[in-house]
Amino acid sequence: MAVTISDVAKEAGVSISTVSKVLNNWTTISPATTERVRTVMARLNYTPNARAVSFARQNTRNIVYLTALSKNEAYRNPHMFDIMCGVYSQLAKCGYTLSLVDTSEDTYPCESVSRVISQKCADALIVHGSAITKQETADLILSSGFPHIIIGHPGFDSALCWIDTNHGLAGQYAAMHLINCDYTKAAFIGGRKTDVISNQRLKGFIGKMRDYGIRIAPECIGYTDSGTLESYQAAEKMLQLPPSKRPLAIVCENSCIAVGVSRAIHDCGLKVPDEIAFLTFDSFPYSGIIDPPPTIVDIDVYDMGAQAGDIILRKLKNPSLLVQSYTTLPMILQGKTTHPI
Amino acid sequence: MAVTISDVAKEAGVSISTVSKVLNNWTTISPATTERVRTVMARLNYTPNARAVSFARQNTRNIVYLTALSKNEAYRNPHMFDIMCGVYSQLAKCGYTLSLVDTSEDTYPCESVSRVISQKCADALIVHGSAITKQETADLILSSGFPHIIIGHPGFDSALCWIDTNHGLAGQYAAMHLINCDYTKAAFIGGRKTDVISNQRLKGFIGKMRDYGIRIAPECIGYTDSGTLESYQAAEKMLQLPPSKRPLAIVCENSCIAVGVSRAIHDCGLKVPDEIAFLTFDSFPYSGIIDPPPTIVDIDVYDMGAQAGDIILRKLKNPSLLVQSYTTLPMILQGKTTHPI
DNA sequence: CTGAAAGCGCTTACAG
DNA sequence: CTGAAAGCGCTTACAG
Repeated sequence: MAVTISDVAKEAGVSISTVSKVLNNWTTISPATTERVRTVMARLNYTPNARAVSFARQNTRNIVYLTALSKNEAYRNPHMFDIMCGVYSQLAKCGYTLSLVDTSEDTYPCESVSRVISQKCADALIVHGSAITKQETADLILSSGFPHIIIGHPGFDSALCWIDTNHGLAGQYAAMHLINCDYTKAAFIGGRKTDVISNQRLKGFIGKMRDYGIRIAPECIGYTDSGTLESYQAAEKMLQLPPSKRPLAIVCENSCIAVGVSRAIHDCGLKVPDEIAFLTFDSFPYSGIIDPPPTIVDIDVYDMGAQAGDIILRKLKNPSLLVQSYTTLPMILQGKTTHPI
Repeated sequence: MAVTISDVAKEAGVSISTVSKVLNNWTTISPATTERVRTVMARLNYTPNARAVSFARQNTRNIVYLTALSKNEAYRNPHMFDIMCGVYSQLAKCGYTLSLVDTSEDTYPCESVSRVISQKCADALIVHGSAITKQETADLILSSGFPHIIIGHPGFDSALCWIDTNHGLAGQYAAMHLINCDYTKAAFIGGRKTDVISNQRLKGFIGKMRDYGIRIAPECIGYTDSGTLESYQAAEKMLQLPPSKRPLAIVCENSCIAVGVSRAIHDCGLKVPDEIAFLTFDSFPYSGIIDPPPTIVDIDVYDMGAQAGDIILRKLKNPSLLVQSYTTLPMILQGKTTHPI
């Protein structure tokens, strides 16, 4: 059988209380005893039984990450997994474990959440935004008083704890970059008119440009299905505008759009970045095959995950902590499709 | 405080043993008692404390998934996460939980493995292939007798339990597809000469073609860095061969290569699939932007994960079970770059 | 500075 | 069919 705390106690000639205190670094144990117990633990190759510890302590040092884990999710939404890795990194540093719970197969919205809370198999809950859309779920979490953080603004007001990325700010970064490079005639090709993220980026972009006295003409704002073809056509149309109206820089709302835009530019025979510049949000998934390598407004979602991990650990110490904020700063990855500043 | 088994026992007027037996579906409890206890449990909203259960049972019903969880891993290797989702799906069905352990920050190879084993915070270990490269780690797992499965052939002989995908077989599938469509002059553009997967696919492809009496000429086998440019050039070179030697179908070892090949075909003005056909392995990451949508030899790694989950559950019941096999069948996703059969 | 003892909430032989 | 009791391996007031 495995070595237990009693074996160590017997070998070291002390009580199990003392071994336990050494284990937990109590300062009341004499250096000599500590030393002796440590030696025995090392010799017997003793590791505390995590099951017993968590039971005795009434906590698990485990955090549950609630999200959709269906087939192909990893290809559709790798960001979610990058966030998860960020969460993991912080938890592991503090000796916490991370376990996964899938929400995609729930028959009713609170199912997974209530199970995790009532089973006490975790001390806290990290919920990926896609998994919490209902007020009902929010109420459940709130009324249980269970430590939690939602990654992604819940979409409705509540006293839930959440963090999110600021897409409007990313739009402003895109604008600032163009302004710093002196591109005063600019265009924006976005996703569908109904796409929330696309609209936030567009709004941030237009707003910041206006702050600098630059107006984006209606014909320089395009909406697409984010497919290569529609993006190509949107860009082509803009590039064929009369010289006075033709944009000198195109902001692509995502890398799929950038693929189409880059082809249109290529087919129009324009030189990048001298005759036309462009940049894109998000390096994933397609920025790697765009030639020349584009300038990118990127968001470090791993870091957002790490922050979520930090916050949950702080909440465990101080349950009344309320965090509701946009945390992660966008960053510009300078490519060859805009002039360096 | 939370409702415990004693509360239920008191309310139902039975002993905690009886409640426990109802909980665990013992057949020795009378229907009447069972019914009464169940009613009380429902009324009090009782859920067993998972910590206490796992401690009393001496098992956790938790499985650890050991892998690299570093930043950007989700973009570089989404397959690993898809496998993980497959694993999860099977474990969850049987009431097991899945927790994550990162190996990317280990200072010595067995560190994470030995920690998991000695802490007893899991009943079994699923190790992603990338995380186990050393004989040393294999020895540790084997000598501990800890239930495990490695996803991906360990690369050395051992008594470890593992499953893997069969890339050679996928190569054969590609060959069969071309043979069925009557493409008797075919080419293969692969990754680097040192790339293991690329070579296995190539070998399977050539072997099966030979079985049907078709030899692939040396000038119809290309190696690249999997970049768009080199792939473009490799394809261009083949397409410029004299008509007697020019391939009628090109097999691309991955979707990055397919992007370059598809552009080369486009620039040569050849009609797909009438004048030239092509197919690619792996839908991820770039097959979505290739026009027309390519025929793909795809591998369902989610299913491989699900099988790993099944196997580990079987091993928990029968620890002597040894599984070493290639499990997942490739499948052909018919696109518009080859004639349908 | 150290130890005896209660307790965490279940499971499981064993007795009846 | 049901229950009393030991046990799982720790932690933590409390007493000394």
